[in-house]
Amino acid sequence: MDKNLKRMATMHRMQTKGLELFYKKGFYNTSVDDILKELSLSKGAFYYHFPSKEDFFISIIQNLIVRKVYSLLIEPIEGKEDPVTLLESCFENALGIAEHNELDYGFVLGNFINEFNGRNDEISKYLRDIYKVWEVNIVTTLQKGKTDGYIARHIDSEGVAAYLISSYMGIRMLMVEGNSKTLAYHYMQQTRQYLKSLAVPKMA
Amino acid sequence: MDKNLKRMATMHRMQTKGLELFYKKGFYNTSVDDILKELSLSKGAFYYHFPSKEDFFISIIQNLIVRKVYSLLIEPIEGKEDPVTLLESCFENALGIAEHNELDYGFVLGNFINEFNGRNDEISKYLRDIYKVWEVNIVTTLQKGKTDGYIARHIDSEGVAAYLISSYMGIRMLMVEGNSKTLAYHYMQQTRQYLKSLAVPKMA
DNA sequence: AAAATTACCGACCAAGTGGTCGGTCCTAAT
DNA sequence: ATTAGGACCGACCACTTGGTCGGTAATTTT
Repeated sequence: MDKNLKRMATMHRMQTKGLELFYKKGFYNTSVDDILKELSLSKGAFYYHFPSKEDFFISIIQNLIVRKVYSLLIEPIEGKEDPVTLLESCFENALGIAEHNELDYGFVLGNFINEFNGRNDEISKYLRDIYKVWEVNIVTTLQKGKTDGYIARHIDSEGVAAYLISSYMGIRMLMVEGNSKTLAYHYMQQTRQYLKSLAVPKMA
Repeated sequence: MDKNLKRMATMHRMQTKGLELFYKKGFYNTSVDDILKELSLSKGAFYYHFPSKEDFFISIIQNLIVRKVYSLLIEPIEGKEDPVTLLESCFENALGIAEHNELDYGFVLGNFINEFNGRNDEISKYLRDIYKVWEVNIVTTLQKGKTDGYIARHIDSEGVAAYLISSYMGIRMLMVEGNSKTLAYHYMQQTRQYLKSLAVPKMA
């Protein structure tokens, strides 16, 4: 049991550093040795814990990415409050994390979907499944918002969900390009505007 | 002069196939041999025409990407008409091209900005410059739209430009994920809605 | 104390990578 | 007919890659 702790600790160190480098430089452009060098570990240690580089990444998806996407992007919008408010603060929070140069798991997801597309079907499937849960969750939230009287009936929930996620992915893609603070500000401004247009018109 | 034609032809074949593969599999994950194999050409031919893989890519940017971005995304919105209409049909056209599995140079641009970020400053600069021209062009169009009475005065042109580009990049990122037709439809629907909200309110 | 197991080391391997270079074929000028 | 040079070939090089494997130190189990 105590042994198991050490095992888990080493594996977790590898996974964390692995995700960091894979995200920064891409999966195919990061060698196993790159990760090992930063951790002062050897090839032997790596292949003792993981059968292959690919399986290693799958374990990262399951242990790090899935959980973070749930806790940062899925659970926060499951409340009973106004979906507009929930979505707004959820995206704002995610963007704030991204600005502090921490890992932004929403974009991590999109980034990897892009990199593995057409190159590794198994990994692609894992990633797409997470994305779909995210999307469905937004759709559900919007639909509930309609019955709760927050969202206008005529709104196309699927369309809004796709648009929200895509604009988020897009702005994150452009934020690599220097003036990310300005971009993030512009994005939130426009997103607020857009989200407001989904609400039922307030009576004067 | 006749000789020069052959030279140009071969170089162009390499660039076209190179862009295709770089876009599909990534620059770092595509070997020079991959390109040469598909063209039945040898290493010697490649390094006779181009000094390095990096210079090869820069020539692709200048000869293919720049021109296409201009003709597909920049010039089409420079008319005197209503910017809302121009932008709408421009994005719709670009998305149509993307759906037919042809190269979509808007997304090609974003994709490469992402891949080279932090890994090759020279190439990054070339790409960012194109992106900036695109962005500035949208801003200018919107501003002109204000003086021409098409766009509402209070609109934040920079914000709208960033939002338009980012949502476009984002939807293209998600369109790799299977049901691209539905996504494209949803995107255009929401974009139309969004663009409409920029126009000066019509008198009843 | 002996044996077994866990966690790790690092030399090694085959398959690629970007890039070099001496050579060859073909065309155009002399 | 000879020559010169442009366009291309493909063997080769140094280096990196994912992955293997025989070993070993430390800890548990017996």
